[in-house]
Amino acid sequence: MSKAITTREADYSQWYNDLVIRGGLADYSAVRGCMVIKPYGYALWENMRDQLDKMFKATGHVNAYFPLFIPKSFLSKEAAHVEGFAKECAVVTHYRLKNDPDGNGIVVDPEAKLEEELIVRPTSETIIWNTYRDWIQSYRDLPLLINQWANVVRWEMRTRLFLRTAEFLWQEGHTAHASKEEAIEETKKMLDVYAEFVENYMAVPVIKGVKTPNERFAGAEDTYCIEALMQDGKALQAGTSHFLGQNFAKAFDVKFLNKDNSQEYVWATSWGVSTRLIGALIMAHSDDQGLVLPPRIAPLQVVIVPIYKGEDSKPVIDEKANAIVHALRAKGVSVKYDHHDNARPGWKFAEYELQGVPVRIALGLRDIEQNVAEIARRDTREKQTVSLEGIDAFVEKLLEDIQENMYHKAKGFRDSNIREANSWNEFVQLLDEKAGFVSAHWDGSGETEEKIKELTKATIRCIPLHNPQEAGNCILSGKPSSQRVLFARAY
RNA sequence: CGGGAUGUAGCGUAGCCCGGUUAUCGCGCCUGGUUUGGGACCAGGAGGUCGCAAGUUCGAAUCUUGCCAUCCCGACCA
Repeated sequence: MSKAITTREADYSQWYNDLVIRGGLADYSAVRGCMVIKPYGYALWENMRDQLDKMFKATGHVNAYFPLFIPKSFLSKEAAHVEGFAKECAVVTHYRLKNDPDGNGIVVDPEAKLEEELIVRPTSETIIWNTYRDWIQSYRDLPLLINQWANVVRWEMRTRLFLRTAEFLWQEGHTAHASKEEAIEETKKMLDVYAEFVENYMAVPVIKGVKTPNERFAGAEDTYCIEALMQDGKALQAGTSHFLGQNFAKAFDVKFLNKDNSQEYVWATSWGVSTRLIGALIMAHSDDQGLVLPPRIAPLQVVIVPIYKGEDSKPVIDEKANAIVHALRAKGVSVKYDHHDNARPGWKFAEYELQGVPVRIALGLRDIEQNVAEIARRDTREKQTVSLEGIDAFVEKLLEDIQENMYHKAKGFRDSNIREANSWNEFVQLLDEKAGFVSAHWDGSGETEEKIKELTKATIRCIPLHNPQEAGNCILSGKPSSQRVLFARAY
């Protein structure tokens, strides 16, 4: 393993790839566009998943599981939906293999063609709404608040580790409601859950907003999103929550009997976040030394590295270190004592920095004589000497500080990279020279939006919620506009 | 899916143009020893379908064709 990772300045994309691979989060696989999530990366995902799952349960949702395969006819029932996904679906056409009669290994058995082809789910609205039809009879069956943790497949032409792979892990919530108002409330509630999770646990600040019709989820009436800013100034959609209106209820004939004994179509929402969040996490916080992980979701929060001086020092240091391990575990801190003799301290320091472990404690005889330890925090790379008395409380507090500091640092960066543009020239200049979000007036038309995208590669990331109303003129067309929207180049 | 680049041990590489002993070097790995406060040192050792498959040839890492994968740039998307 070579020592240095690519710096952000030298090659941002390569830096990102280096962190994912060398940080031990994931590997490329033998399958085009698909990645292997390694134990360290999966532990990170498990922490994210577990926390989100708690938050979903706390808001009244339950988990269920629907099939990986979707009959082709289902997908075509909602016109906008099929159009949105048709170009990236994997299709199962046969159900059996056989030995090649020419002796060249194994071939698809042409006799085993499926009557109706199956689509590997790119998302599950269709199979779920087809099922909900049977589950919903009356308003008493509503709301139906279901989430599923699953893998989905979208046949992407160009893939990037975590950010865009052909198969990825996610959760998709699918809810059914008796009224439009309640469904919209659910859509916004789950957006808030996502924002709370991403900000408080991942320490990544987000902007809540609504997508323009062009950027809307295929089949939705409204798509709400949280948008985050990466260190290279590109935006990344971190989560989406959709108000689906009655589109899927109508496509799958899902009706309920209301209190007045009349049939109504059900109102729907769906919402999801994926392993893409891991990409956001990496690009929001990490530095040229490696990953920087927020304590609240880091697979390992604290590592203790002993500094041995001769065989005699081992039992002394081990004893003190183990005492710290026990004290920290008692406080619910995840900690590892790396006493392995196959690497020297300097090597371990670099390795744990690469892996983004928030806190490192170095402990040697010299420290023990003075009843102290050296504590290094990953986010600022600062070191300090701390008394062994009450070191557990100190670390507990430090982890909170790191979490806070990471959020504020990311927020400071994000806030200083939202700029207003009041002319086309200024708009183009800001995008090219500063990147980040550009807040500008837009005339509200899809044509203008498309044109701006063509000219600058920037898209409207969102119309922020609670957006201040302000009269102005569209940056491109000059037509009147009532509010600014956020533009950025995006992942 | 279009353009460009790459693929030799776990990682990084030399060799390829101009075919010819046992495929080079460094890191890592194993054994033993000395070490340990920012990626240690000495000695010995193991590890290879040269991305895969055909072809040309007496002979292919090297030449030809096809395929696979990865990276970068476009079009598409979470």
